[in-house]
Amino acid sequence: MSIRDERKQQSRQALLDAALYLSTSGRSFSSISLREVAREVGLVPTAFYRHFADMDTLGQELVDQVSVHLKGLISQIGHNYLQHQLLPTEDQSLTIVELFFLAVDHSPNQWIFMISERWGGSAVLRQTIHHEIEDLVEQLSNDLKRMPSLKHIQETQNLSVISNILINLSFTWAMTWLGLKNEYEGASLKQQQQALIQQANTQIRLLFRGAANWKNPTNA
Amino acid sequence: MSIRDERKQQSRQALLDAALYLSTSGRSFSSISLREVAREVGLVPTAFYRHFADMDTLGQELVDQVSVHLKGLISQIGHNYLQHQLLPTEDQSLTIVELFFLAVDHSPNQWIFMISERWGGSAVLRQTIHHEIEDLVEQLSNDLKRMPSLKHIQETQNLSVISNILINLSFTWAMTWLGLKNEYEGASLKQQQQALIQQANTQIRLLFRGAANWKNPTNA
DNA sequence: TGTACATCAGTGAACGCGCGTTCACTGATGTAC
DNA sequence: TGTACATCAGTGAACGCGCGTTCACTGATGTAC
Repeated sequence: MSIRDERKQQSRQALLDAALYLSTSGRSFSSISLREVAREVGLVPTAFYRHFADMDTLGQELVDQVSVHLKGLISQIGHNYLQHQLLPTEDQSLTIVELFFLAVDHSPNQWIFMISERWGGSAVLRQTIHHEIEDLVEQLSNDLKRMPSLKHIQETQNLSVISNILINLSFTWAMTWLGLKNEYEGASLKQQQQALIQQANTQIRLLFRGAANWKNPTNA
Repeated sequence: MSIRDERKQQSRQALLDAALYLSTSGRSFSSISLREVAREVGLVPTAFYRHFADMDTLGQELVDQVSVHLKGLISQIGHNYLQHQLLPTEDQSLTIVELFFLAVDHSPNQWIFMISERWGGSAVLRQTIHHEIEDLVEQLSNDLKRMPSLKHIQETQNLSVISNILINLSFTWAMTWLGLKNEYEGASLKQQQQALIQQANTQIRLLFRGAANWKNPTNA
């Protein structure tokens, strides 16, 4: 790539990064302005148009980048999950939930963006994110298929139901987790975090208990 | 109440209604303006200040009203649930999920507002909604306590874990349900709606299967 | 390698617009007597 | 009941501001020869 192209790419990425940062620092994508994004990068507003037609176009590209990032993180967690080759005992579930929160802390803005723009003010973003989440559910569903503890539920439909629950619950966990940092601090924060870890852990175990007894009802 | 007070209340409520309408018709609360709200009601912008100090203050009042409304709807559904006095069989679960979607269709804007502003662009609204959802989880938790099929899980903590899952999943169902109307129509819409009903139904059964086997593990 | 021209990311001035907020006002309703 | 004054929801003009977008431009980088 030529020097000029390289620099252009840098500016383009800087605009995307600035938009992600601005739209996840307490405000939303639809409430930040083209001028703010350019200003954050140190560019004149009109330079924005050298890279994107408008904010919606930038937004779609941002969803794409964030999606790739999150899919990578989730598949990594899923991979760890598989290594155990067991139905999660309490200990292993804790580890997985904690791994998840590590991933959330690693890229908080990506999680915030994806989750809060999912039902946010831009129709274009909602649509794009909707499809990415469908992808994500399918990806996780495929990972779950390889879990020996779920081998009695090989119907794709039922696996994606479980995957769907996990993705949706994990989004709530992520936002709750990040919200704790604003509401508590110090020892009190640690305590709240442990409570959330335990609650998420319980939810996972409840879910897998249901899955384990899916074709083997002991009740009803 | 005097004539003057009555008229003032009407204007005040009209402003709240207009804000709800505008912030759930494809946009978000933080992207609508004070002037738009006043214009929608047929008032001059400055008249707004006779009722609210600013849009955030109106937003908090709106969250309060919407919360009361949704709590009523959910408790009504919960009441229906209790009438059966049984662990939901497939048929009963279907009925409950369908009842839920009827409630969503009855007040779509209230659901959209609560769910999309939960992680939306206004910090004040996020905070207010957070507390209302905690209330809602506790309310549902109390309803669940009266369910005979869950009488073996009387620890408040575990019941609120189940209630928490139900509330969070139901929010996703509601938004997905309302989104279908924009993406499909006619017979295709009915088909997608049935698929969603069935999926939500499966998720509930999975969850209650897990709860039923909570102290009675057949696996792990 | 050097020169002459083309490309194009970024600049800076300018525009019209809707915004939140202020202020002095109007006139219907409420209150005191 | 009638009158004189007080209250206050709603009005309309005005303000300064940040917005998205246009346009002609500059000057560094790329390309052809």
